[in-house]
Amino acid sequence: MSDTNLINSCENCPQAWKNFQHLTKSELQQVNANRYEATFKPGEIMVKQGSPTSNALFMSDGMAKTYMEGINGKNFIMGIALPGRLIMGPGAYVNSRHTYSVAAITTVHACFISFDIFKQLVRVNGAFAESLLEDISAKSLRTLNRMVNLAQKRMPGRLADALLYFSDEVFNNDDYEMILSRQELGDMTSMAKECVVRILKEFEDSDVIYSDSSKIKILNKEKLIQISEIG
Amino acid sequence: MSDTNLINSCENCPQAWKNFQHLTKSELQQVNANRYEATFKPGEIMVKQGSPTSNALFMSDGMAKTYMEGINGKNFIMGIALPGRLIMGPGAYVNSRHTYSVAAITTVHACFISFDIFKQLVRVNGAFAESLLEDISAKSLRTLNRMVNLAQKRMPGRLADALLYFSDEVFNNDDYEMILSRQELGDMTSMAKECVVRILKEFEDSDVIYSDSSKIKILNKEKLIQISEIG
DNA sequence: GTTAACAAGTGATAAATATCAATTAATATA
DNA sequence: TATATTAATTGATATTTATCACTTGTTAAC
Repeated sequence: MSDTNLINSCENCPQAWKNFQHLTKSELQQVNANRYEATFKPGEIMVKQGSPTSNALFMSDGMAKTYMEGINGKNFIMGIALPGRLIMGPGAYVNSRHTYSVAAITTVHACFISFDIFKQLVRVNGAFAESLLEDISAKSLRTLNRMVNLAQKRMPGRLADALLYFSDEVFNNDDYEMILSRQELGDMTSMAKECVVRILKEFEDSDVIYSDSSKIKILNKEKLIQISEIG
Repeated sequence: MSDTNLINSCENCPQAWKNFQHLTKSELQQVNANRYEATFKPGEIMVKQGSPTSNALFMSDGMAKTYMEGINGKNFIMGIALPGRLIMGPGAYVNSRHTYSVAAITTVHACFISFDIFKQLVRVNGAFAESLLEDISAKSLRTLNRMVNLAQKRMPGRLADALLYFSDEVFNNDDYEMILSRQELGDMTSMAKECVVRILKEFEDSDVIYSDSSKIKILNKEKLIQISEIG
């Protein structure tokens, strides 16, 4: 863990959570004073499901996967955690336990902010509280839609959803490096890794995507969206 | 719609949302002044997915189902709405649209409270805001667990979950009247109605439950929990 | 009470998905 | 660079789940 990437202050951090704009100068300084940084290597666990929510987490750099540990040690991958976003599960306000685990995929620089301070600011600053409600609601809405998709779509639809998620939400590009293994892609879409391989191949055979091991390029986005919508 | 069941005031309503305790007297009066009641007959739609979230909804009596309209007009039943609980989807704080529909199962008496007032109170009352965060977080946590269960469990596990949901969360009794049809139970557990019938029969054959058309009695709860946990 | 209309239940079959057993690539390590 | 390890891929097969076509109950309107 080097000092090279230390962040001076939340005030001038380009990856600061945008909701911090609702805080006063002194409130933001309070956040900054109760913040510590850490660097994680690929594969390292940043947050462990079930552990106490002593901190809210933000990333300033890198990518991580968020996942829940389910039945028989099988993981369910929820998505990719990105810089500038609040990483805090609903358990923080329910049982003070992390709802899901977070593991670094690339090298990750992260800031931990005392959850007590965070909670205190929510109580005293109405606009900040409202912005947190918006953040949590957006995540919840996504989860609900995800649940329905998972429940009602067949494998091609679910895999199309995942590919579109990476292009639209993670990379903002139809041409990207798939950072998850086939197994992990299966853990995300609720399918066996062999099925991921086969359906990816189907997509490629029908010229919907181009794929070379870890590279994914969406060639026919309309078709992919259609596959997602039909289910 | 008769006047018989009109509620005088939130202050003395036995089914008032418990989070209202964080409001001052005058704030609660404000809520009460911006409230209107309605009675719904069985089957009537109380809230329609996609419509504007002009109101937060509470029930004082009866039962309703909450469901999302998914692929090909197929519904996904989220759960049973009960008196005393806030009925408000995450869309309220995201796109001002109802995230899911709500339909009365029995006769339902409901109160609609202006969402503008509601939101205003969240901004000015920190304790109320925090209690709303707790409420929303609890729902979100449940949704996440539900999603993982749906993704990782096979039919018997999913159906066991639903039966336990009714006994533990809806009726607080291991002996209850199943208010959903087999089709609806399937819409809730992501399985075909025929499969619901068959697995219900398996449960009955192995003396885990007793079932007579709409009646359900859990005979061996440990076993049912085990089925749920194994998946 | 009859008779529609609809929900529940049943058996046979088809479709979707997972598992198993190998191979082949790709990556990391000595 | 050679070797060990892990990931990706493939084909065959087994399981799980859905669909279809009915039959049997139940409920509700006349």
